Amino acid sequence: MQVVNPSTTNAYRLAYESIRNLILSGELIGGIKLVEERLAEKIGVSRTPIREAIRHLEQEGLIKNKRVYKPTKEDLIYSSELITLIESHAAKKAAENMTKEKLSQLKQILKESKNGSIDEIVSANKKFHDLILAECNNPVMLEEIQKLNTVFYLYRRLLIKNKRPLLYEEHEEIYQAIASKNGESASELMRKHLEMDLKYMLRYSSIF
Amino acid sequence: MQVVNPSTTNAYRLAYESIRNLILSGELIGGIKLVEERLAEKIGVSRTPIREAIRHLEQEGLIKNKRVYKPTKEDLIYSSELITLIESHAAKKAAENMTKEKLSQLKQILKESKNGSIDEIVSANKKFHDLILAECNNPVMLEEIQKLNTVFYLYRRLLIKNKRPLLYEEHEEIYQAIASKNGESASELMRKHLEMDLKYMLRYSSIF
DNA sequence: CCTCATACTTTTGGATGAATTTTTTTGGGT
DNA sequence: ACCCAAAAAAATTCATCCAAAAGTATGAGG
Repeated sequence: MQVVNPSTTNAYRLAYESIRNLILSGELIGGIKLVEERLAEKIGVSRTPIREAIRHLEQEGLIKNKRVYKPTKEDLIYSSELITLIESHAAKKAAENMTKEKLSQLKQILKESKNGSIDEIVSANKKFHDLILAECNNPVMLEEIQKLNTVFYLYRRLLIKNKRPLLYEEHEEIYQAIASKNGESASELMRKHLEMDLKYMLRYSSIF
Repeated sequence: MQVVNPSTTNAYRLAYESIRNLILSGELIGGIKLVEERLAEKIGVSRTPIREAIRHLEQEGLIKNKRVYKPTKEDLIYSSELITLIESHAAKKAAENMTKEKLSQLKQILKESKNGSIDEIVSANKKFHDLILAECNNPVMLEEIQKLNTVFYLYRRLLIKNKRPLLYEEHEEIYQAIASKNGESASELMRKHLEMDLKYMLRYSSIF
């Protein structure tokens, strides 16, 4: 039997994950040029797997033209629109189908997100959204959302760091709508919530 | 100045496009195993660019596990759901914002799709949807839709070949809703239309 | 006749060198 | 000082090579 162990040593996978981490951790900052040989040496593999990893990351949207992707304001707006479409669909589904167990989990997570360190709040908020998203029951959508979110990842932190107003309150409202099985309302609240997120993200990121 | 010519000789690009065409044209049928060396010889490049092309196609969803991707019934259902979400959004936008010129273009295309060869109808129908989709005004969504549609491509033809009932009539209704600026109705009609498409696609493809 | 072990073949993964392309530097001319 | 062209350096692309892994056939033992 073959156990699919994702951490199996494999130069391509190693390269892919390493470069990805370097970008997401902020070590490789947006706009910087990626040189195959440099990376190959750093990661300790040859150029071949690096190239394959770069092609993959390019497709994933984290690299563009051999440079670390640096989204423009427009990019964020466009991605946000698709995220919103999917998440508000998920919120509706959640209101219609969420089990009692999941609902109480959601409430628990909401509580956790009320206070704690930045990392704890970021993590709880992510869980909140992920739990709702899971109600899509659609792996294709989930994969797509995950990809879209990798680009957003660095910007999401900004919201917590800058204490974006009403973040908790909006989550609370969404939870209430889902708990009371009001699909239309949940969907609409989620849409507004994500639109606010975007608005504040653009405001907090001084780059634009 | 640099003119980006997509047909620039470039082994990787050549490999990518060649393999993609082989799959979409049906020459490489779903499930078949892709052997790097075989392809390399056929296309006339070495294995390295083939490998990169395969990674790309894998990401694009046309290849999985070194085999030409063969969607299951579930895969089609899941993809269709996301396509539906985006296209009904587009239909709403179209109803709200479409210019007079675009509207008359849409009408023209509708007329063209009424009769002609299979290829002509397939092409006109694609144009109909594309014109509506363009009203998203969102490159991220458009790119995503395009990717989702590559997988659907082979199945779409089935609808025309088997003369799926009411196809023209539904397009007509959608056009009417858009022309009369009724966003909700356009969106809803599009959703139902695509659900019918899926239903017939599953029925016509004997594989499932 | 089936089963499993072993040898053989095919295919993949990764490294590397050579050719080509792109980018940067340098230096002459205005 | 600025612009452009030529030269130099750097990086990318691709082919080829070898080792490891996967897959397949063969045949001995039950």
